[in-house]
Amino acid sequence: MNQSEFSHDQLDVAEALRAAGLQVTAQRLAVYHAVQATPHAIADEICQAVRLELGVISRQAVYDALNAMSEHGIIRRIQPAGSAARYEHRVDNHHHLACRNCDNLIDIDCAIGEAPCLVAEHDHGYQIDEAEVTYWGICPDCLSHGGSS
Amino acid sequence: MNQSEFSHDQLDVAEALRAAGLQVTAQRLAVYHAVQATPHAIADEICQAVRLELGVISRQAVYDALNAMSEHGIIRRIQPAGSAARYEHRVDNHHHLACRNCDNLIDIDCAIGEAPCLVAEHDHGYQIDEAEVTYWGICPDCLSHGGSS
DNA sequence: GCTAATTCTTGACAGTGTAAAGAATTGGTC
DNA sequence: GACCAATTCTTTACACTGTCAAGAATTAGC
Repeated sequence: MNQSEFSHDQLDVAEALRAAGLQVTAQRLAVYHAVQATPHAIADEICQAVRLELGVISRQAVYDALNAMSEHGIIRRIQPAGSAARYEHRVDNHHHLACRNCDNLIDIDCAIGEAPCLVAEHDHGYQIDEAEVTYWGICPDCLSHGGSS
Repeated sequence: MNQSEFSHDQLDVAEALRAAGLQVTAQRLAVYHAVQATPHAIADEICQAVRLELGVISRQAVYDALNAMSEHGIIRRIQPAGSAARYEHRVDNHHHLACRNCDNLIDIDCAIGEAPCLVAEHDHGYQIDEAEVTYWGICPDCLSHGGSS
């Protein structure tokens, strides 16, 4: 499998930022690094991870970096129901599996492979470009620790 | 199609509340009525609609009613990315079509018909009960009024 | 090194949703 | 109709997510 397209290292990120017309800063590289190291993290967790790497960074700079990079397709923003926005570095077409009991969220590869991987019956005049799929269920951990509670 | 299972009127809601072990109160009936009258409304809009009907209601009572009813399957809670939670009275298996430009959100009937209407390739040990699908695109209004902005 | 544009820091703010304690209401029973 | 226990509503306060704005610092290009 050709993963190099989707797992950027620091150099690739710098190039991607420049290609998007964004400046390359230590903060943005560190934010990307944190997203890569801890997929599905929320903004606050990324903020803490970046502080471990850089020492200090403002909350606003983290939000700016996350928004700027997700708007340009360098990272991907996902927002499961009942949770704050989460971020991940994989930008290929894949979906998510969420636990109703805990906040666990994992990736699922798309069975089709290319976006939009589903076609709606009626598009109602919309120009559809993506089908976001979230599977809901109970994760193995919660199942084994008494799923009925 | 047997839609009577899914489109409750006030009496049905009272029965559904009792069946769920919840008390029947004017506030809850009014909240359900508001959800039914304005699908995809956020909590604040529902709060305002209920105040038109009842006169006064506390914000907390609205949240309580929405949470209690959605937990028991009487209404359904959806949470599109970048927006607060929205509520709808249809609890059958259908999906949503969201505009990236404005906040427009409409229903799409499920092509398959029964939940979960999709099967993940690998369930990773999860006990999956629902596949939530959100189609993202540009709505006809935004397309005609210059979709590039 | 210098300049213009972008980005980061700092502080404040709006909106969503929850927590807790006491008052009011509901449902069941007498 | 009255009473009681349980639930629900009101009120107030709070945590959290995310944004806005102004000035300082950094980046990229020359």
